[in-house]
Amino acid sequence: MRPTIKSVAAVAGVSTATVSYVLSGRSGKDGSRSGSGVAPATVLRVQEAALALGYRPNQSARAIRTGRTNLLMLSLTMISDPWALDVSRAVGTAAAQRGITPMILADTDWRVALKRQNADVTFIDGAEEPGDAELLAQAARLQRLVVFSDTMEPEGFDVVRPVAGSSCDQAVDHLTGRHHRVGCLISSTHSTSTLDIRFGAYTRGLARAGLDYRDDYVETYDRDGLSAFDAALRLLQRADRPTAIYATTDFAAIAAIHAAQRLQLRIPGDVEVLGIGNTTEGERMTPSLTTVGPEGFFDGLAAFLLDRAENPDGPAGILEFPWKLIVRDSAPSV
Amino acid sequence: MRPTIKSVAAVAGVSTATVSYVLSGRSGKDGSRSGSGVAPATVLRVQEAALALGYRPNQSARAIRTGRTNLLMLSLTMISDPWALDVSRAVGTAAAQRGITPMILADTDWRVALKRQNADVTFIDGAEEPGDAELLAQAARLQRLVVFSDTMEPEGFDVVRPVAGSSCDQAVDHLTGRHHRVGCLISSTHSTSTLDIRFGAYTRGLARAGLDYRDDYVETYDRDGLSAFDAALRLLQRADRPTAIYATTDFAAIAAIHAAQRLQLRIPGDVEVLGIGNTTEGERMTPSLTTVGPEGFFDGLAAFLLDRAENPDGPAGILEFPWKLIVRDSAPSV
DNA sequence: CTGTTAGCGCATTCAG
DNA sequence: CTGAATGCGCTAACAG
Repeated sequence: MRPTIKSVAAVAGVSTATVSYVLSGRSGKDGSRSGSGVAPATVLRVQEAALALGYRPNQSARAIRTGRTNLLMLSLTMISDPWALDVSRAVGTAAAQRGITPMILADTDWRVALKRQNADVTFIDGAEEPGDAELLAQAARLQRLVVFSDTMEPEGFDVVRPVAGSSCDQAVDHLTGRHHRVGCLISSTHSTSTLDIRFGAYTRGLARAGLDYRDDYVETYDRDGLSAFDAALRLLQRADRPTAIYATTDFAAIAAIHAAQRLQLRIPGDVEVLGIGNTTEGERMTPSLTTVGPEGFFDGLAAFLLDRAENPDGPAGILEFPWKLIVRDSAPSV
Repeated sequence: MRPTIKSVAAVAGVSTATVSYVLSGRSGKDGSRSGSGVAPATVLRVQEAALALGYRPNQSARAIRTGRTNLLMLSLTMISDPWALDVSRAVGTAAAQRGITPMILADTDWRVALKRQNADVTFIDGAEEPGDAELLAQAARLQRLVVFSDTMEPEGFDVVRPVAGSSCDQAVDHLTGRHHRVGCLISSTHSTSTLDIRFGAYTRGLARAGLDYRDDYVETYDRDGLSAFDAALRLLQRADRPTAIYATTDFAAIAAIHAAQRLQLRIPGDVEVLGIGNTTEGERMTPSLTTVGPEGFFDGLAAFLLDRAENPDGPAGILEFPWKLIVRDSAPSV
């Protein structure tokens, strides 16, 4: 049988209340709050008893009393995406110091995350469908929610969103400036509104540069890791292959670079590649990835999530990150 | 205020017990177990009340009563490793149908997973240090544990392990058969005992082939994704670069292929590459990866974990998977 | 056959 | 330092 606070109390010869005080640290000389203060000898006896029995507080029981689980849930639709990895890493680092454990719900519809509501705060990456807002608003009445979305407004839940500004347009101009054959990789899972920001910049940019829009220069990829690679291969194996590729995520851009290298094409000599998201993998790969995105985003997001986890009752807000074009080696300036 | 079973009962005009019966499905005509059976009209009223209030059962309260959380925890030391992604995907698929939610504890020491024991079963990938067994055995008294380990024996916790046999030796022979310059990529985080199986095969294989062991043909990589890429670059940028690379994980082998392609080397023409783990990413990439590993491992592991989650009280056992050499395009047969 | 009462499980925390 | 109440849902035993 698993040891409970009661067995510890019995062994130490004290009440369960005392055990609770000792084990949750409200025992020391400073005795934060009124009234507490357990004799050092008792503290020792309790600690020994707990150790001897191998006692661990039952998290469920604790949660039922305190209303806090010290869990932070990340619902990430594609865990192999470097963007998701960055989120995970940043949150993991920030949470470690605060006694909060981040858990990842991977590759699942976020709707299931809403049912299983046992985290102090839940982060949802990418909900854009029209009907989603209502679902989220309803779920937000029962749990703290932070939603990454290009288009939504807070409704009980917090919203984290990019401020694209003209960054995507600049990015496309960056490519059309020296290239007439500019291909595009778009995600099949992004909603139309997200695509409006990312893909719309592509079509508008072509028009601005006086280039024709060509269906066959646009390839679609989906969640699957190899799907983006294959999409890029299709683009690059054409006789009149694009000499520049605009990808709507860093993930796809990185896959495109690998695909190009597999075909023995040089980056940026033979093909230039540009992504969106400013992930660390893109920053640190060789060649480094030219991208559109915010700076300091992941740490900022992590801090925001931890704040929400610790103050679950504050008002819902918006966390905005301005995007800009970040020029690196895969599509350099000159 | 969050709706509880009590508020639902009040709205529906019944007792909390009835609500519980209805919502946990013990209401229908079959009424598994004695006594139960709620009138259809009542069922409807309760369901409507629950819906109207947006009621969700409190998972903590439920867990405290039933002793089950319906959570399955995966402690994965490197989430970007395709091996970990395969584990996650397989478990996610298998768990979805059974009302169990898999959660990932990423990039953390598994010791923290043991403290936060709120899952029906916890999977730990890679614990090999001598002192670990004792820690795990102790933790296993409080929670169901499944440990992936080359070397450990069950001690209250289950063990999942490969049976390497001569597969790694065959793999090295496969390379030394046509190559005199065979490099090696080894993980800095694997324990010495794991390395004995994987790395020992390399040194023994060189000896068998009459080749000298060279320090400078062995490069080390660590957890970091780019680290393996850089290690491979170092190997491949030598004047007398290896013409074959034996990597101790698929992860490193894939990075090596990317590194080679970046240097415009052909796989397998200029460099042959071989990994360990038999991941789906290796299988499906271009060129497909020659590797050492089990077949059907991930689904087998997933089934094993779900079984443990559902029968937490069974005896601890061993799940073994025989490894074999799987020849594909990155290091073909002829 | 239908529904209720009452107690349980664990840790927390206020009032003494 | 302790007694006792508290939070939420489950379920055995019982009553209509």
